[in-house]
Amino acid sequence: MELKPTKPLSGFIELTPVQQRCFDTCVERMRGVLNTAGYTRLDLPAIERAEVLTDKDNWDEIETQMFLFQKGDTKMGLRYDGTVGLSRYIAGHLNDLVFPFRAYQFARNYRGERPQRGRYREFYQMDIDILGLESLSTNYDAEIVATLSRMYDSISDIVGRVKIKVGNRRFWNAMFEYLKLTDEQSRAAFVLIDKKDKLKDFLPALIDAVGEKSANEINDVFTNGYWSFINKSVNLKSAVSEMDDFMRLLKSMGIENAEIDVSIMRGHSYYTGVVFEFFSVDYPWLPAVGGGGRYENLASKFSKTKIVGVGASIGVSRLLVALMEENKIDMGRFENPIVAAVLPMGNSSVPFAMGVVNKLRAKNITAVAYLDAEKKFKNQIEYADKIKAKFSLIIGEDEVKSKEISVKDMATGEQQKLSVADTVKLLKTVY
RNA sequence: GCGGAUGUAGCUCAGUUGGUUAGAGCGUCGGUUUGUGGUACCGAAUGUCGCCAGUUCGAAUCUGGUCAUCCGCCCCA
Repeated sequence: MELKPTKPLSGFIELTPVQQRCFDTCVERMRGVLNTAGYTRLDLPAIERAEVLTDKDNWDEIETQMFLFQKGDTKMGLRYDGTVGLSRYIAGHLNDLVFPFRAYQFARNYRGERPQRGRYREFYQMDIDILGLESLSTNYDAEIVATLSRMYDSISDIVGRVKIKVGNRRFWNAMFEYLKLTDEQSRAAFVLIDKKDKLKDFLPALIDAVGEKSANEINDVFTNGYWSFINKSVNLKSAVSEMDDFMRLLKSMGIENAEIDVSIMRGHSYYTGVVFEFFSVDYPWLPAVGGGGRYENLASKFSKTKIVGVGASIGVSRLLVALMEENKIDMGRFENPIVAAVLPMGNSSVPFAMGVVNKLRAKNITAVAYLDAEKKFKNQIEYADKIKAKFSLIIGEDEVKSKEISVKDMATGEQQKLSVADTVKLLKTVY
């Protein structure tokens, strides 16, 4: 009989037990930061109506980018980020929520693109958002970045440090308006600026798109700094001060690893103001490990109430899985936390052994029993060794009779006979 | 959708200019006397050499196709 494949589909992730514990540890710490910062967890559906996921009605075109399918007449798809579902949720629960509303989602997201290093088809994202009705101060932009930064800090001993690059869509909108670019030119310039770092011939391409005069002015932003444009127009002045205020606030919250980089644009078209990306300092080959920005109108298709938000997400899978695959994380600390392996020698010892296991667990001591009790003792102690148990509790006929357990310290090999109560006491004091 | 690379044991890979029964390490299982692991020694199992066709006396090896995986691009809503 032909065997079926054991590998998951390309772009899907499976972790080993030790990797999973590492992953869970990071997630737990980040959630701790969010809890302290007053965020509520939302767990939204993985599948949304296709019309919720996209405005385009070109089914074939978007099918290559998203996981889409159809049941009966309902077209649906797997979510590709947390923001779209959140907007729908907020719009549908306006009466149930208090604004400004802080929410986070830790969930799997799906993209139909070709997988490559650091890009998966199924991956975890930690999305955090602050939403307001009608308006939301840009002060929240800084707060969300600060929170995100603290989340990274909480796991920096595992994944290294990050730096933050901050851009602003308003700045460019004001810039394009000042340069009197057409919509088409603006879009072209937007894309080029977004890819600036990848392009060798940025300026020539830009000249091609918007003309020499405008191209040179745009390029001046990068050579002379965005500040030199502060007095060119009212909107430019406002955008530049917004960026400065933002940086000042970040500093006041102790965030020192952020810098303005106006070439940061981000792909999602729904951003309208500040945009930011987080990059790994220690592993610069990683793509952005998190990012986000402000969006003013994302929920407009769900509600007539204006919902304004600033949101961000951490690519948890990207951050962790890539590093684990490259062996950049010391996994020793995520080893199995089992304290006691209880080894009954023969089925006649099992009842007593089970009783011991129960007592240990009741005292919050992690214990497992090897219940193939008729197997050779060698197998049992090997098992205890493999799961890296701190102690083996050996229970044979003698021990059952005397009610004393042979307690073996697996690291030193030392062994002593103790009553059940003394065993509990020992394990309790050591761990 | 485009380009490059790679498909050999559960995993990582080696297989010389095509030449007998296809190899290693790790892992797994068994053993090195009966209630003691980590290191050591001995032994065992496991492969349609990705799939299909072609060239040849003979193909893991060469050719064509196909599929899959990885890397990069496009894209990133």
